[in-house]
Amino acid sequence: METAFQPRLIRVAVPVPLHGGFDYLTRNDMPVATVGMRVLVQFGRRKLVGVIVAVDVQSDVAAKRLRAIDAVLDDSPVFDAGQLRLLRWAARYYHCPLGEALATALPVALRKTRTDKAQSRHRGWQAVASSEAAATTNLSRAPKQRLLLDCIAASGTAIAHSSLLARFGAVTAQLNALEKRGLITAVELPGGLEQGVAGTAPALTAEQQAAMQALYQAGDGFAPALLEGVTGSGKTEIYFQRMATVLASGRQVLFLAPEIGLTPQLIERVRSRFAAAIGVLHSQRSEGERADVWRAARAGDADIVVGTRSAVFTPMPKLGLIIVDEEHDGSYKQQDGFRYHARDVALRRAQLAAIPIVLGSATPALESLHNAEAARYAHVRLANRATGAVMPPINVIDVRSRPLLGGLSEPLLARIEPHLAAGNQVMIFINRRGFAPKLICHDCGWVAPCVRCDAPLTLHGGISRLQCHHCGAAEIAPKKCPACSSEQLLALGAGTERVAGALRSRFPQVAIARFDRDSMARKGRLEAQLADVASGATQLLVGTQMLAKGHDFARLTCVGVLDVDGGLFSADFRAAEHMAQLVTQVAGRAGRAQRPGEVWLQTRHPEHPLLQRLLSGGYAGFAQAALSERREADLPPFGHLALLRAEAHGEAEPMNFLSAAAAEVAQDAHLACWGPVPAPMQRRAGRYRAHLLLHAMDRHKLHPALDHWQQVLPDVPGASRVRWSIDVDPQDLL
DNA sequence: AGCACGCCGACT
DNA sequence: GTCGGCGTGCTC
Repeated sequence: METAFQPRLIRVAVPVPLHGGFDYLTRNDMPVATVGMRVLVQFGRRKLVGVIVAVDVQSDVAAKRLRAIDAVLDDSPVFDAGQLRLLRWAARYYHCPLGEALATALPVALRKTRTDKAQSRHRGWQAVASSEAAATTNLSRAPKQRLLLDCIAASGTAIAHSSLLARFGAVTAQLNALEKRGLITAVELPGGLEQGVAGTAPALTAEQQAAMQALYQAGDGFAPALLEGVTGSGKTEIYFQRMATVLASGRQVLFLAPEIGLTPQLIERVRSRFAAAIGVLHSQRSEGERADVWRAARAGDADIVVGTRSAVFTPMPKLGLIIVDEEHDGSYKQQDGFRYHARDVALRRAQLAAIPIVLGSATPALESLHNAEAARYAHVRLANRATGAVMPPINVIDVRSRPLLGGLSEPLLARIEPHLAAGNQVMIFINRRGFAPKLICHDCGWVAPCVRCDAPLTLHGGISRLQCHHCGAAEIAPKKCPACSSEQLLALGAGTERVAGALRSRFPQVAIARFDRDSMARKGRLEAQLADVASGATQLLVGTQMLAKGHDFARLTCVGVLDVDGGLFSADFRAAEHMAQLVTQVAGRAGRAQRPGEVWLQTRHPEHPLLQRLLSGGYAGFAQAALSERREADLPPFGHLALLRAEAHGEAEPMNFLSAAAAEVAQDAHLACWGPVPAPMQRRAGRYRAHLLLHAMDRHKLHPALDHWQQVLPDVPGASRVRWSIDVDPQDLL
């Protein structure tokens, strides 16, 4: 019966772009290896960290070719059975090798060779329950100790020393004094977590109460709900009250937010509301901290995990609820490697775990609206702002045959003026950074091109420098036209820099701040500029999309959007949806109860039907019109797409490769190849690019064809010279 | 993806 | 004579 010393066959998923697992032997001088643990293996000539996906397998590989693993890196699995099931599904759905998907899901610190260290701990404080000292000690002459004690006692649990430091400043002496008095005791907390403090829930409006009712009616099993609430309608409060009931039952909550929406304000709101252990996962955190949060969540010590896209894979054994805030946001889609959509993975996760999920947005993705209309999701609406303010009216300015001053029309400038004169704030959006998108020769029409991309260079620093927004190349702008030697070189069009300059000369007495990637290069600059906006020192804001969400500007009463036409005539069928979402989101920034706002859009196509629907019917009206266009064209969410991208150094190679790929698609009336076509910008960073769209009305028809591609494409002639990838449910078609 | 092996041009 | 170009083949 003794089999414990027999080497066992295990299947390991390694992070390489190859499908299928690789089989290894365990060694009897090592701890027991089970599914979900990481192992170090020799793979070819290098050592890799892989994850055990099966044990005691039957191997097709000849016994003499099997190698033994080098080490078992964990003493408990990094992925539990539920996580592995979710990731197996995601790897298959997105056609990514399982090993790569698992590696992407893991915090970077755990992808490395180093053995998993023990959960780190840090210092925290807990109130001593019902101590006699608490009743007898008079702290009236030690107000800071009183404050700290009340805060710790109110939490009902332990609070991290570091979070008390962050909230109250220097507190170490007072905490030590409280400990000496026997009122609090020091405890060790799991690393990476913060302890929140119980806060009070504000009273709900009637509309919010109805929304809560609808969420509860959806039940505690798998129950997706789309919470469609205009900006300021109090979506966060709905999330919080739903979270409270789940936390009270001892279960964990996963809260996803877009990178730009996961602001310090949001984290502080969570922290000052729930007396719970909170793990925060966003890009600013160190890899060590992220691994700490992962371990704490896996151990069940984290009650709430708040994070961006990749946090959807955090192991949470007692998960009871998922929130996806701003569910329409494009940053939920990973754009390289394992191209998953975190909202869709979250839905699958909720389904596998049989728990509720709330997707929230003021401007839901058309996919989500469609699912809500088809009754796959409960559709919960908040139509009114909790503050009672009304949504500002949206108006257009027809700029055809009007002179533009730095991108701004005279009617728009005239609209801005009274708001500034009244001491209010005005925000101007333009989707281009830099001074101007082109440098053109007035005499011969030459346009300064990027040598590595099929795109003009953008002017920066007035007309002094040229920069490519696609490959990053930069050069000094010429003084004379290289083609005809003319000195009549003109900046064509306008970017944030030029708009800000034009506003500065028109309103010289007004303080203007520019918000774009260039002006935010220095760390802390964004915070400093936002503080000036909050204090009212800055009256005029010019910026790109980065201004659109996450921040409240109390005195903002007027918003101008300079370039909506790009959204109406793009090669990407989602461009109009993104434009409508941006316009609606920025409109939500303008106006408060006492200061009604207004929104002005500059356009050369005021009669465009989608724009008209947005103006007359708001986002909901726009969505109806856009959805019927999508239905007509068999586009998502009615038809389903997968994109095969290819790029290579030679011009013909991507198209040849994709033609061969198209020829591999089985004849099927329900499956169509759209393309191949060269990318709208064919050459980028010196590589030629082309696309092939695979279309099916039934999403299940797509996957056999994609599986087939995965098998045969590596062997089509010339494939080795082409870099290619499959993107299921592509978000950006350019 | 790495990383090796494998055959053809300009350098100590 | 070698160093090194990247073509192609493999990884349990």
